[in-house]
Amino acid sequence: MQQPHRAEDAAPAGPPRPGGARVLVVEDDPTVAEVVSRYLDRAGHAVDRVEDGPTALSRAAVHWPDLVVLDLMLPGMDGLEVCRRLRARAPVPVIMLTARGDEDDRILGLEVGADDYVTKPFSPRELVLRVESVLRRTRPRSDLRPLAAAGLTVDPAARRAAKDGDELALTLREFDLLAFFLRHPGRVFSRADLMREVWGWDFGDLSTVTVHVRRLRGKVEDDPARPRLIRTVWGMGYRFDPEGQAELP
Amino acid sequence: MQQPHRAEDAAPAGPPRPGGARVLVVEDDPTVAEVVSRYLDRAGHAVDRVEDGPTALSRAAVHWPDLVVLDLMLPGMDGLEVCRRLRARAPVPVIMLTARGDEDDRILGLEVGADDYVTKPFSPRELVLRVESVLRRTRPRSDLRPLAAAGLTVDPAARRAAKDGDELALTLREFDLLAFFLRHPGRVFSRADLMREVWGWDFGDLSTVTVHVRRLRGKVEDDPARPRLIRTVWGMGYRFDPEGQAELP
DNA sequence: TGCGCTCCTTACGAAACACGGACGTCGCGC
DNA sequence: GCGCGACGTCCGTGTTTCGTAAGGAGCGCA
Repeated sequence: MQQPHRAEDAAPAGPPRPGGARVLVVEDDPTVAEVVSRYLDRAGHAVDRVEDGPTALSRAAVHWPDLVVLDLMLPGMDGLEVCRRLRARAPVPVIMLTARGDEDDRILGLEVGADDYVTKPFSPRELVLRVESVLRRTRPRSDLRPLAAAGLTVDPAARRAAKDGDELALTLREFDLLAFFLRHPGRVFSRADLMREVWGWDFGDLSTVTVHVRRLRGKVEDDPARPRLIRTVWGMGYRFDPEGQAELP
Repeated sequence: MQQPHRAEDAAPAGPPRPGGARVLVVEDDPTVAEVVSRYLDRAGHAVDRVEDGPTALSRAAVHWPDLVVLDLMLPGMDGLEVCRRLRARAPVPVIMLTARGDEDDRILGLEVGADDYVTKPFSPRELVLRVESVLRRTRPRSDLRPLAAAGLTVDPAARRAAKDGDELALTLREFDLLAFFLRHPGRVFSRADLMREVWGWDFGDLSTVTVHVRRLRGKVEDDPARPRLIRTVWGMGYRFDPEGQAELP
């Protein structure tokens, strides 16, 4: 129940798009705040903007963020204090914005438990990358939701997977790949899509994907030579079919 | 059998290939413009090249681009102003070309709302990657919307097609062809039209289209010898008839 | 009816593609 | 140090798909 005294503070921030996160940006310089918000928004995240520490705390109370981008230098309560108080409530991921070469601040920020930091002046693009990197590491509960389809169960929190009740011994990549397929059933993904979504690479040898799909099939499919779950869509990529219909004659 | 190269010139570009976009390149240095255009063209995009701001605006008025590659330093109206004016009309994605280390320009560009920037000197390949990254972020994949007509259903996201509930085993080209017809029911398209829209080729052997239409008919029509869905319009081309009325006697 | 043009049909060679097997490297635990 | 598993890469092979050619059928017109 905070009082939005500034128009900019009242940035509504609806729900994030699928794959996106709710990000709270705490920054008193309106220019920087604007640029950062725009970039994060474009990257598919829902952005809350506030200008000082107290507002940040109250906003977080209303809408707990998946991640906080926090300027170290703030009027009144400084970034470190904000970070501490947020952390006192729950272990939210934090990325600090610090002045260049301000070694002490950097150390301090990391001591308080920032997950990453970016020095000013910074590239907004870099910030977005760091945000997504941190999100990948700290992956919020939506990605920890258990999944199940076609006799397969995947528990991302425990990193366990099973087929018809029997536990599967999957490697890291195989697990991520299977989890991704279960999250997006019935859709075709090109090898490049998978490399981007599962590996996090924008380019690379696409045969890597092929090989990992094969290894995954070897563990998941009844008959790996005739896959029914992870189908090949010729010339396009792969698709996870929960239905698993029989082959056409 | 390699694909014919698209015309790479400074003239107004034709329609982009299916996966490509219409890109407006605003750059006064002819060398840079040439290299950039060539690379984007090779990547399957339709490139419009102009040398200054006013021309960019008028060109955009004629053919609104999917994305703009904009040099920040232009004679007369500078890049920022061009960006502002374009944005005033519609939120087109913009990638800025800036001088290295020109921090102020970079920030300025981002304030105006550039989606990304590349610092000179740059690798043309990197630019292409950024263009496609921005397009991925900004382009709503409306072409993934499911389609249905005349007992046919086509789901581009899953790349599945069915006739009266029975799944059709279509090849890549057949699928794209059918999807195109379903997107444009009741209109006649010449073989050249289809070759351009579905294949993305500006020229080539038109009998290729004929053969693929025949193969598609073989899988889609009740009686391929007397097609009711994909009609031949003599001397014109083909037309998809959702009504599928019987032949006149 | 015959002619010219368009469209259909079939067949074939070649390219593109997916797959399986195997190899080298790296990191980790023993 | 040594062995092992995970991972990324490469190569040979079988299959699918594609584009083109060539002959036959159908349509429109004189």
